[in-house]
Amino acid sequence: MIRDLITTKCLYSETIIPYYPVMQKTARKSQPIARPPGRPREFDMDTALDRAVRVFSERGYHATSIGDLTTAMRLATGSVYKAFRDKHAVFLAAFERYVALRQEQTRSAAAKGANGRERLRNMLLSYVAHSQGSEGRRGCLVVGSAVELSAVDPVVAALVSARLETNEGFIAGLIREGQADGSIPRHVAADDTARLMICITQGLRVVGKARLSLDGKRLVAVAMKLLA
Amino acid sequence: MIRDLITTKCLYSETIIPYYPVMQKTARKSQPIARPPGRPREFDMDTALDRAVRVFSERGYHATSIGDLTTAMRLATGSVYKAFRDKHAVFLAAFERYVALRQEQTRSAAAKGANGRERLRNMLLSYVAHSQGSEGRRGCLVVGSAVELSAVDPVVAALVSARLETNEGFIAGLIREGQADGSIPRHVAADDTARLMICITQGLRVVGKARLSLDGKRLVAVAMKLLA
DNA sequence: AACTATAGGAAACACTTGTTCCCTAATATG
DNA sequence: CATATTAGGGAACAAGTGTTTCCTATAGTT
Repeated sequence: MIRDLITTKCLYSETIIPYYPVMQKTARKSQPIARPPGRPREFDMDTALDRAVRVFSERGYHATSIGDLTTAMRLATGSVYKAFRDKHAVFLAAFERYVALRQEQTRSAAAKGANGRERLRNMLLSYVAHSQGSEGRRGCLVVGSAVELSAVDPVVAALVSARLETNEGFIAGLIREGQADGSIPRHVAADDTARLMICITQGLRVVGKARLSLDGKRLVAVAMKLLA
Repeated sequence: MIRDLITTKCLYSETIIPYYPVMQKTARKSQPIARPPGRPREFDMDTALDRAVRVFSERGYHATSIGDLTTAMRLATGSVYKAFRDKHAVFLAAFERYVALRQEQTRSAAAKGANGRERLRNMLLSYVAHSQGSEGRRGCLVVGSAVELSAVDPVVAALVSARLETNEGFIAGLIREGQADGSIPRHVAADDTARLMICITQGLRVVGKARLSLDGKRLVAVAMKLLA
């Protein structure tokens, strides 16, 4: 019965030591502008979006307020709403910016390999690297969107699926390249292995957020057994 | 320059067809109670928490309002705050409830195997199964917490890490069991393989949320190559 | 049987949120 | 040079948030 468990002394909460909101709102009030007002700022929208990406990645969509965005992007509220229809539109723009950047990074990391097998190894190593340290702690916007929004936001859900499928296709392509150049055995099931590797890469970002240490060399060495 | 990109016509938003909030708030107003007030309800706190788990898993912490919780748990606002200090405390209780349940499911799935190798296969198959369908769409509360809260909430971050490490230890144990009973070769690096498998399991939940189809048999067959 | 304590409910509260509105000053145009 | 336009800012707004408070009717006690 519920009244057996509910007590006036708040039974379920005695284990909680600190209270929830920890960081955030250090300088919510926008600092006084030093330049003459009306004078256009000296940065482009991409840098502003990069800053938005940082906030969205770290806190997620719902925990990021317009105030957080304006201070991060160094724009006033009105300016944000002149550039974007609403918060959701800012998020989508940030998402696309993030995806473009990450795709470039991943592809160029892979490109350094001599054959298909090496390109795959490089890609995995790059993923581990990005899942660690401060970037790892900040998190991946694709993973964050998948987890936080896919169930409730069909637009984001579609973007996320599309992104995962693109990545999976890229990996499957690398496997086939490796099979063509002889660095990966023919009997490896390209599509299944690619899907599992997508799981690995996304899982790396989750584990990286939990601050577990990730030894790239060793983890990738194990993962490469999937290509045996 | 920012003014090159900012237009009064809202440049960045023309691709967005539907507007954001899609589901939620179908019956926010609590339905009139049919029973005499003051009469204790006929369910225990665990079922109420299970309902909370569903909401938190699906929408995440920040997107779940107290209103969502009260309708889901079928409790009035005051009752929730009599049982828990605040929303955060409800979340922690739901988290622990979820973890206990999932742990039981995973262990009992693994236990059906005859040797270490089979127990590992069963565990992986169970993870794939739980990452699919409606449960997959709802999502894993551990993954969700890791992604949404680990960076800003030290309490949740600690719970998540602890959970991942427990799981990893369990997997490493299964590997060692397999090595002892001869079903897994001695040269397999138990700890590294376990950490990679944690990535796979967490990644499965991410991919499952994105509604990509997951063929358990085939995916696990590929993953088992890690034990070669 | 009268009384006390309290489980459970719902309205009120203070605050934050996303969004809009309007002002100002610099640029571009004629 | 005078005028129209608009980038950018920030105050004001309404709706939603988490939380508190108080009420009521039951359950347990003497």
